[in-house]
Amino acid sequence: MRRDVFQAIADPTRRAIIALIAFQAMTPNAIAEHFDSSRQAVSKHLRILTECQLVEQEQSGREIYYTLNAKKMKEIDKWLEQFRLLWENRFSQLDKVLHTLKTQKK
Amino acid sequence: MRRDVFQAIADPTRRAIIALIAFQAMTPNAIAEHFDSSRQAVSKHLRILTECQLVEQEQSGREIYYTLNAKKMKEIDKWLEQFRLLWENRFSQLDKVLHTLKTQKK
DNA sequence: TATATTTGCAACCGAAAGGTTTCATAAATT
DNA sequence: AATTTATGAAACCTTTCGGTTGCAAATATA
Repeated sequence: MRRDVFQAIADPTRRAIIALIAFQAMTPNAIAEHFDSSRQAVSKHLRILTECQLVEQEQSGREIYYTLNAKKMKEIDKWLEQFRLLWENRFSQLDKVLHTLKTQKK
Repeated sequence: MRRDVFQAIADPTRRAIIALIAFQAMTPNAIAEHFDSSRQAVSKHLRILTECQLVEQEQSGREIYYTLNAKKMKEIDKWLEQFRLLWENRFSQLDKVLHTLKTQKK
């Protein structure tokens, strides 16, 4: 069951969990309180997030604190990187081509 | 069947399609040549990408050219924005807190 | 020690995903 | 006009997803 970061963030509940624990570690019980579904369902989501290393565990007695692994989030950003020039229209592909043609003429 | 950008990029084939047409519009047939699965399977992926507006169609006779809608890609980037400070360790949450404490002391 | 709390795991279930094959339609070619 | 080409849509199938309920294990508390 190989997990993928992109597959992990596909689910809206999991994205909400990520946002929830981003700035403060939380236990499964505390997280589950923010959602309508059962604690076990949230636990399943946490398992998936853990498997792809988006989230890490920190045991404290019988409680487990879940924290976001920001480094892993960077992976998504890295994939997006190749397209960033496209939506920053200042350097759109067309502009680039035109720029190249212009500078070659000189 | 409401489609979501995050769900759309969850599939590796769809991510490959996005990368493929990012800098050059392509027809379904041309796209399908790059994959092992059937043309119809690719067509299904294109449908999903179109439904969430990640991709746009441009008819030319009986051919349809698919282009990436870079603006929509920005949506993913926008969601990522809230976490960017976390992985740019120069401004990690901890650093921010320490900085605040430090400046308050002065 | 007995009980309550926190958590993960397994089994089950309906819905959705992703693939295939078959068919219909429209445009280009002969 | 007949045929080929490009494409999308429908029907079907297997696997995965996301949820549930029930149970077991470990730690904290009475």
